[in-house]
Amino acid sequence: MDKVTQIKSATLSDDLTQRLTAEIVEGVLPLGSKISEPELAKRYGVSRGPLREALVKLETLGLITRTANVGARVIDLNIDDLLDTYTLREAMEGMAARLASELISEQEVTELYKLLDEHQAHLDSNHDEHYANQYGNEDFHLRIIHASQNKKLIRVLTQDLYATIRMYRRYTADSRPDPRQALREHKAILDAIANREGDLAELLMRRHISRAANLLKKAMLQNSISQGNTGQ
Amino acid sequence: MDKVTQIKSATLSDDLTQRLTAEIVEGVLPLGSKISEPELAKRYGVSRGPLREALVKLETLGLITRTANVGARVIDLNIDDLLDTYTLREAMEGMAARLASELISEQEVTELYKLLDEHQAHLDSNHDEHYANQYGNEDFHLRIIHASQNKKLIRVLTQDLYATIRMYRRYTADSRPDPRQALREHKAILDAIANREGDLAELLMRRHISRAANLLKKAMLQNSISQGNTGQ
DNA sequence: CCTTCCAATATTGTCGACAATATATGGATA
DNA sequence: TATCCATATATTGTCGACAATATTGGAAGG
Repeated sequence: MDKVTQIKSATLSDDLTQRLTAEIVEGVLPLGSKISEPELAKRYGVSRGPLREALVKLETLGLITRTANVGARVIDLNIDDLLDTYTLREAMEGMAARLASELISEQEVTELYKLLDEHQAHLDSNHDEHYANQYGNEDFHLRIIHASQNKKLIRVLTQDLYATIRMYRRYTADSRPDPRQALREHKAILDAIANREGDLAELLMRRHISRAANLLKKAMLQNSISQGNTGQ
Repeated sequence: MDKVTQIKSATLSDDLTQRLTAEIVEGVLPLGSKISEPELAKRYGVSRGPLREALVKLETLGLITRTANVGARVIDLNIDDLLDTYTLREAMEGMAARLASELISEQEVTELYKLLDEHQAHLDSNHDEHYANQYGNEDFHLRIIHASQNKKLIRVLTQDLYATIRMYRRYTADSRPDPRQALREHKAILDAIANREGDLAELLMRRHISRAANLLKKAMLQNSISQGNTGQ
């Protein structure tokens, strides 16, 4: 157990929620593996009280499943849940793009164009392609989401859905969407938003996400992710 | 404290979650009121452990807000959150209607038409208008949502959003949308779904929800709901 | 050799008590 | 009288232990 970052939160339960989320997303806790409360509590040096509160939260985030009197397991990825998640994301981020078209400020638009220019530069220089792909992609989407100024939508997307999305991306890390194609699509979406074309922005965002879902689906089919994760 | 229904769940925490949800939605716990853990625990005859787990869940449901070392409060309704919630609902139920257009069975369509006929009968006989309005409306929407067959979407809508929606409906119980108008809109939506016109179904569902949001907004402005709930 | 049942073990659910933090009370001072 | 500060009180956060339930392992019987 290496404590890379010293998280200092107000409450142990919050700490644990963050740490466990990270460990599940990063694969430290394997997919489908059983979660033992006494073991985890000992590992983190806390009692089972706050740990259980964190587990309740992780369950609502969809990262673990809990059964009464039996215990908790890390979720197992499968294509159906992937497609369900991305369809939901399509609906919500499509709406976010539409709202952003009405509400975004000129300054934010300028910053977003600058962001995409940076991504372009990353790709041209062939440096750090992974960064531009992974974090850059997510950064763009998060900015659009926040530009919607819809608190409920922001919460569901950034807290509930994005942990799951990161997991799927991680476990299909190889066959990723072509970052240049993704960048072109981002530019088209931003153009629509900048022109205040809400209908178009929503349509383009949906297609963009739908395309990503199809690529991830293919990747899962090839890698046959859902094999041999007994985790017992 | 009257225990109307004897809920018998596997775990105390689940019981408490259900009960507290009901009490908040029904207004037994007033809007914005402080939640005292010792008091609630004594009232339900449980210890603070399972109660706190229930509170964590209620927080993720958006029914209470919690601050570290300070405590929990029932949420306070306001127009901004209402509009945010309904916009999110628009996106998600619109998508649900689209998916239902592709996936619903002929039998389900028949049942839905039957359901709407019953609502029509209720209205014509002027019996139990409240029932047809409140529960009948919700029943229709829930069926469409489930017909989408998207587990993630179903979960967010039925578990996370609908508790909040019921609260807003309750606190604006007077000036409700005209049930006959709502029924007409339901019929139009169902027609689109039955004809497998996903685009149209999504559009109509969005308009239907948007209209409801506007009516609730007006109701809140009139009643000025958000006054004088100190709850201290 | 396989199945079934029972006992032993381990894990989860719940509780009461203590520690840490926030709120309320009351007095001193300007 | 109002404001500030220190003390007292109450509430939240955390812990360790016990009770209830599930799982495991082995013995008995077919």
